Amino acid sequence: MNINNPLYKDQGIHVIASIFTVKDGKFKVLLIKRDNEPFKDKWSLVGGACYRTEDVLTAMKREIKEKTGMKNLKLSFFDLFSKPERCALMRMLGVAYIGVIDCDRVEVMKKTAKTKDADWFEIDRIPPLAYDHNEILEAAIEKLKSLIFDTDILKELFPKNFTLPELYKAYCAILGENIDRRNFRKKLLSENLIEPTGFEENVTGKKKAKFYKFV
Amino acid sequence: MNINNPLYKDQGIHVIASIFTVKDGKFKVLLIKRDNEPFKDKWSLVGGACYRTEDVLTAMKREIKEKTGMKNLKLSFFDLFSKPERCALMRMLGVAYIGVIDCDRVEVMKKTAKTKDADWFEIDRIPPLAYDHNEILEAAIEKLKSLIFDTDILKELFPKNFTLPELYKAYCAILGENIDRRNFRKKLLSENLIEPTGFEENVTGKKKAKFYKFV
DNA sequence: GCAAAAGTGTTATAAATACACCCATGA
DNA sequence: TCATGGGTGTATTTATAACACTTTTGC
Repeated sequence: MNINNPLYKDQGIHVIASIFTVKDGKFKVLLIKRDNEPFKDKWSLVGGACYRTEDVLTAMKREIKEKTGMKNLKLSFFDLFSKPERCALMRMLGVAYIGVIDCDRVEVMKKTAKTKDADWFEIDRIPPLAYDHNEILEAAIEKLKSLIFDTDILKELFPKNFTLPELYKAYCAILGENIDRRNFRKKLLSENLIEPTGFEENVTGKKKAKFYKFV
Repeated sequence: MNINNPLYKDQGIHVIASIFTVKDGKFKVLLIKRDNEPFKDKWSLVGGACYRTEDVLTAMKREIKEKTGMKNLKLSFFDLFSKPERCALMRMLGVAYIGVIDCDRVEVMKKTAKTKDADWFEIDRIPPLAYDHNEILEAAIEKLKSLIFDTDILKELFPKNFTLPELYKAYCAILGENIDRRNFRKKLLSENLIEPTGFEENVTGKKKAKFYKFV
């Protein structure tokens, strides 16, 4: 490889996170408002450019920390966005991640060195985003819908104990439809993703509900 | 984004293909012998660096053409290899693809501007490879084992008609184990990946076999 | 006592697995 | 006639899907 070949140069790597939450039965994603060109004043997913010294996952975590203040997020790589024209300034390969978090247990900085606002947006009320982030977000939503049935990706949404009705509501919000409540219980309990804690408590002011936790 | 930030610069993208075939019941992968530094005289997977003007898939196809002569390969992206130290000369993000082809229907160039040899290697006789290609190949093999049951990824291995025993042997070779022959037929025919052509012919010198094709 | 929320079971269908014998052909 | 290879069916288990009533509690 001739590292002086100009065609190999001036390329970079974008790391881009779709960070989801469910709050009050609404499926939401974290967006930031950019305070730099390009796309100054536009909303975007959380992300930025990878340093040449970093693993991409390390870069993703650094960017999330810089632009939201959040640390220790669990992230799953899910796809690559590689059209050369997806960034006008320079060829940037887009590496896209999914994260899920309980928005009540984290504090998101509204302003940082590079952002002037940050907020959780309902999935069906997403504004036009910077770069190709609308496309990336669409793909992330579809991926998340499959991941919730195969992985413990919702673990951070319920880091402590939770009741099955609470988890059920989160599933319905993410899927955008009401699935069968009894089959949901059966499936979740037959997989070994969650286990009962033995506690039960009145959460909704009606009947007591049993508590579970992710294994 | 400040495109003059030196941390963003001097990064590149490697595209790397694990190109598989099955020949005489042996599961094989195409390796090339490098004729350039780094890793001169080492065997490696087929690949190279992406131009900043290219989509990564376009780059992958160009590299395959340059280093093997093959065109029109169907390729599936399957994972990213991003350790900054995976290439000593420059930070190179590794984008890994899988391809499958019938080695008898293609001609692979033994020598090119950048390679001094090329050959099909049995999967359990892989030499030490350049870069992190041994690791990438291992991951590609595992991915292929799942893809053959969900996709038509073996279509190019049987571009024309084939008999079910032929396809069965390819599956066993790839999986490295003999699966149940009757269940294999049932599963393949119940999915809608293949369909009968109506022809049958004596292929092995014994009983006639029916021909199928990928839809 | 009634509205709201939690808990529970059965049946039907589809998919996955395990397993053994008969037929056609060429040598 | 026998060795080789191709073709086929059934029973079991497991996963998925559809579907309705009872219990607890606060008001």
